[in-house]
Amino acid sequence: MVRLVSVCASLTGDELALLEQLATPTHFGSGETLFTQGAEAHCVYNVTGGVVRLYKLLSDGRRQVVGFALPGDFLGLAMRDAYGFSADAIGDVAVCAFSRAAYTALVDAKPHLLKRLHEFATHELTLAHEQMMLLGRRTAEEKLICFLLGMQQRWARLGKPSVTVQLPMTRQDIADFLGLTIETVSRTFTRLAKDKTILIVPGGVRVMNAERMHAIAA
Amino acid sequence: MVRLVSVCASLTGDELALLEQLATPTHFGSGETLFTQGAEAHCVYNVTGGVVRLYKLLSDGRRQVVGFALPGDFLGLAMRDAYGFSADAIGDVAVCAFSRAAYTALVDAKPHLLKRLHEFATHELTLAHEQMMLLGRRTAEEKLICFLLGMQQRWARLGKPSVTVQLPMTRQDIADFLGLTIETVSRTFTRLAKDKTILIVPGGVRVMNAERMHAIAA
DNA sequence: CCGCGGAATTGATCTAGATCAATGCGGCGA
DNA sequence: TCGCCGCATTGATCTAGATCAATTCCGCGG
Repeated sequence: MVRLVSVCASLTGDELALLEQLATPTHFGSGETLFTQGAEAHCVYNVTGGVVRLYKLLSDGRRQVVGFALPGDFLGLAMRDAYGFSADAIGDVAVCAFSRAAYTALVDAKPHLLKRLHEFATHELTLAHEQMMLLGRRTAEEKLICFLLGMQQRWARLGKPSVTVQLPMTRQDIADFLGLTIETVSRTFTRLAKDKTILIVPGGVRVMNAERMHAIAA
Repeated sequence: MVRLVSVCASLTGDELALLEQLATPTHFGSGETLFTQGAEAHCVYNVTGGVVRLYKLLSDGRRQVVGFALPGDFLGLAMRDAYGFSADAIGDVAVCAFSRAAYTALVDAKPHLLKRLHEFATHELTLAHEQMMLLGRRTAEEKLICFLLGMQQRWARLGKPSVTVQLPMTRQDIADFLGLTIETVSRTFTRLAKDKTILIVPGGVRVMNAERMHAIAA
């Protein structure tokens, strides 16, 4: 099994063994659905490879991407009856799935683990607050730049530091994450590229003027 | 001490007694600051009375209100070194303050309590996701209506159900919560009042056409 | 090598909501 | 009682970003 990043870092050897017993390694192909908003929450997932798109839909089809889960991220933490959002694979995705029963039993037995999960939830909440600031009070250009720097930072934390930010999601996904249209995302990217602030490369973007970008992200 | 709502509902008698020992009841007058974004996080707070405005600032003064804390809500859960947002009193506010040390000791000793806190954090995260949908993908009218119904529901959960929604915060606070300007909030309120969807009363709003409002909130 | 289909870019135009600019309207202290 | 002063409302105008509408660009299967 791929080593569980983040959540299990503080576990002892036997706890980790126990966890591995309960985990079911699973694979999803590009575009496949892990779970759907409103469906009964049977499983909790730990992403071990690939990127997952997390989103909510309005009845008329408007979509808000609430996040992108990277390796190490935990999905379905809410411990409620139904999932609060939908999740599907962007490219190939590997996860460890835990049944709800196994998950709750584990949490009851291991305060260690609960503490880690709580820290994780709390970090997610901080990210959500930053996203609220982004969505409510920033311009299109600022949104794009914050998004790029945020992705760069997240990949760096996972040990993949690079001036080239991988963007496996579509422009539409980015638009729905930032509360913009696909056209505005595209135009803003080209403008930043003309500026020499970024360079658009296949499957991502290369940061050319990090200083200016950090200044704008303020 | 005012009974701690929500967080302590699952505690046994002696645990509650222990908690009360550690809690410092504190009072804040209108506009007083509980804590500031970026300041070292000395305390965790449980609101026992009044309403607290939670917000983040950008260096140029743009403000995003990330939430309004009502009685029973917990502030400073993040357990990190610095507060992620600022908090100040809207009208008079009563809280129970816990020192960080007392809080972490308590959490380590009482898995019960940690579980409750985790559920609380997880609920906050769900609310934050809904707010992201609101900020990114909804119109001004929809934002206002969702806000009013949300506040009504929260007061109802606290045992204050009413067709009149109390709004102790200013129009500017509402605007900064919904990612709008004060003028748009004001205009949208007057339009809804002309519709007979709501009635504007001193210190709040009376829901006149709940059906239509729920339909719009979808 | 060609042609097809989904994604992305680019351009023209439109509009929801922002911005700029007066008033209005309580509540409160002298 | 009067006169502020800080919020709130209302009106006129402007604009960032949405919408509508073509292309263009690739990756892939035949």
